[in-house]
Amino acid sequence: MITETKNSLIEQTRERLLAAARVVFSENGFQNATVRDICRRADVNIAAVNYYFNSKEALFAATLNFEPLLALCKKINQGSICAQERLLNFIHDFLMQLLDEKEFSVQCQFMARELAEPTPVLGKIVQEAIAPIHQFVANLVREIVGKTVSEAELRRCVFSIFGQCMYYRHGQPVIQRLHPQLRYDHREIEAIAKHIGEFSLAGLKQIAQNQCP
Amino acid sequence: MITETKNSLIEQTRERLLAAARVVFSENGFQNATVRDICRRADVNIAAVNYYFNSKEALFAATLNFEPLLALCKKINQGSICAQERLLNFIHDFLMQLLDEKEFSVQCQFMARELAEPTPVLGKIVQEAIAPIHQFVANLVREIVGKTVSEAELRRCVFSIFGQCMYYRHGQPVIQRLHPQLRYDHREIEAIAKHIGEFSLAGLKQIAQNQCP
DNA sequence: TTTACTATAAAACAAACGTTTGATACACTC
DNA sequence: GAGTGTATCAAACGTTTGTTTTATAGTAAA
Repeated sequence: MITETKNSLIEQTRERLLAAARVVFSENGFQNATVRDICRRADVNIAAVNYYFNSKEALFAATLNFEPLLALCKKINQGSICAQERLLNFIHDFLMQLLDEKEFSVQCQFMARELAEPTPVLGKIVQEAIAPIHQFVANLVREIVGKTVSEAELRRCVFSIFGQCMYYRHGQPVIQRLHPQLRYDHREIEAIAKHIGEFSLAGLKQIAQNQCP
Repeated sequence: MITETKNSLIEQTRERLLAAARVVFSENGFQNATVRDICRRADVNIAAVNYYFNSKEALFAATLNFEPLLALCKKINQGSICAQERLLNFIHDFLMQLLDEKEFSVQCQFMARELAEPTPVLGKIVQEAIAPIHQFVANLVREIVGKTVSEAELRRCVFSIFGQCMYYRHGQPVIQRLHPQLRYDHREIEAIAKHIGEFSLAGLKQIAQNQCP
């Protein structure tokens, strides 16, 4: 029982550190986040980072959690609806994880931060998370546009879809200055998802028509 | 004549500093760029940055040049072709400035770097460059989709277009890992521009149809 | 009780950063 | 030729960063 208590206390410190790290990393990115800030929010000593983990980078890697994103793909695939509906659902759920601050989606959000400025663990992120969901969307798009579309054009279609979604996060500092009143509340995210869905489906159909006239 | 020579030498040092700063800032972003690296490439002493300019931030502001981007908008507007053609031309020229490394477009490229991670001069960049070209594209889109589309939906259309373009730059570290063989040569940029143009025009028409059934 | 081990704490460490200093050499004015 | 201002330089400054060290409690096993 005593070891139980001790272990839970250990876990408490370790988990507090992880929880604080997730918040600080998602807010400031890997480089701008400081170990001191993380430890201050977790209310632990600075040395705890290198005691429980070995480095700031390892702490960052430990905070990575690809489950929500991968679960999203599996969930979409379970429904037996057509590819177009599945793409719309994916865009909706993806944006929810990406933009909704009320969601538990912090685990997904800070991954997006590192896309522009690569960190040492970007390779792992790409390999374990980004590549799978890119492939997932590529398969959906392939179902929609047919087999006549080239691989290069298919790739550009996937980029168009992700580009639209990611712009709301990557360009947030700019968007906030352009439209200071704009907030990503639940209603706005729904509207964005609806827009990107319709916009992209029309684009995909156009691309498909181009390739087989 | 002697002062002439002296001034030109001064300008030489100052201009070398500016040229090197443009390169280093565009490659590493504002924060990751170091004044030591800039001075090393310019072959000047470290103190030169704070001698000619007052700070690293002021040097960064001095390297900003919005002319190419604004000139692009003016050039597009001069042609008396229809809005759809003008939009296609804009997307093409914008991508050229954004992606072509052989171009003199370094002045435009590093502006894109700071969109995700705001710098102290981001406000100036938004005000003098991004806001005008967003407005420019918004006007084009308005011509295409008609007056029945709401302002919010119009804004999302503009975001969709810029999002597709910027993804090739913001997501470059990711894209490079996903598709290591992909290069932004002249042919590839042309293909990207063609794709985004067709994709977006189809999307815009769909949005226009939605609003007036 | 003694010994060994662990979790935490304060402090120091080494490196990198932007910036400043003080000196030097040079050109120009008087 | 003495005096003034400027461009350049090496060196150092002060701060912040991630990391390491050393010491101190507290617990478990002997």
